[in-house]
Amino acid sequence: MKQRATRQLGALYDALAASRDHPTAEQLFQRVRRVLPRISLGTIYRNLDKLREHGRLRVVRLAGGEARYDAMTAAHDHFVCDHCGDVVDLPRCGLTPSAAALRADGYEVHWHTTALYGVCKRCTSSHRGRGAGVAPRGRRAQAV
Amino acid sequence: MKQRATRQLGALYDALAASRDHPTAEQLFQRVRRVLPRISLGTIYRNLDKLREHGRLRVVRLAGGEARYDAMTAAHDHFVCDHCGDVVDLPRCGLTPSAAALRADGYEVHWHTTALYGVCKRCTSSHRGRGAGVAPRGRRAQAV
DNA sequence: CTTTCTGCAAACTCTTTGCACTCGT
DNA sequence: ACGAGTGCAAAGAGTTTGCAGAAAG
Repeated sequence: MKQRATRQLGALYDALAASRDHPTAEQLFQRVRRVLPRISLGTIYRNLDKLREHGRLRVVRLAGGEARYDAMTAAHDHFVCDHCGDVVDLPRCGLTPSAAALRADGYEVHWHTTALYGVCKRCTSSHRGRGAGVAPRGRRAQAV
Repeated sequence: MKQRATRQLGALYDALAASRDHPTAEQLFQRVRRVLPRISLGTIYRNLDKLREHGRLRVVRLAGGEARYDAMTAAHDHFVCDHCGDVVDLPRCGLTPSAAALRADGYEVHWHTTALYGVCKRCTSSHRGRGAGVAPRGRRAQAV
């Protein structure tokens, strides 16, 4: 009934907190593996879910098939590169959206986030004409 | 090399345009099936991808494992119910995000969208205490 | 006729889960 | 010791793809 402090959970949170790149479960798996070589991917997922339930991380599902994980810090927004899939943190955009109207209508609004989409600096420069440059990451499913 | 106007593509777009509920691929499959009973799910996915490439729809990947599709109309934002998973269209929020700063820094910003998360009206009313009410849809992976 | 598209089924990717065992507390 | 957590491997969703035949232009 009670949450235990296992090495696996600790190492996972450490890896996430040390990341600035919104890693996928697989990427976290590889990083935690360097500390705990016998950890399994199933455990990564189970512990990510626990951290989420406890509000210690946010699941970022901006584009592509995989979920990305973001250690919960201050509210912020995201820029997503349509070309390479990279996600960049942005300071929280100003102005609160029309939550007031929704609340008046019987909705509970807990939080919100904005995502900007486009082409990042790195891809813009290596994107001359048509050439390869940075390989597109999430070929399908451009998302909101 | 050229896009053909097949019955399947037409029926799919019609079904999407007639939808107001951000259907999943599976839901669109069921709806198109009523018109073309022999259509396959693979064709649904292939044609959704074509419509996306042509800018005729937007992929909405707000929460849960499945992509949802949104016929491209005016810019708008979304409210997502954490409880039942429903997605409601909102008028575009008034906030102009910090796109200017990004552009100045060498990024191309093509578009943006805001998602609000919370509990919808329907779930709020049938959510007294603990009881069943509306069943949660996407049990895992709350997303941005 | 030529080329793209379709239906089908198998393959793939990402994520979840059952089970027997391990390890925090 | 008790029970939550783990590794492993198999199962599940959701999505993609190869192929032979169908159909649009």
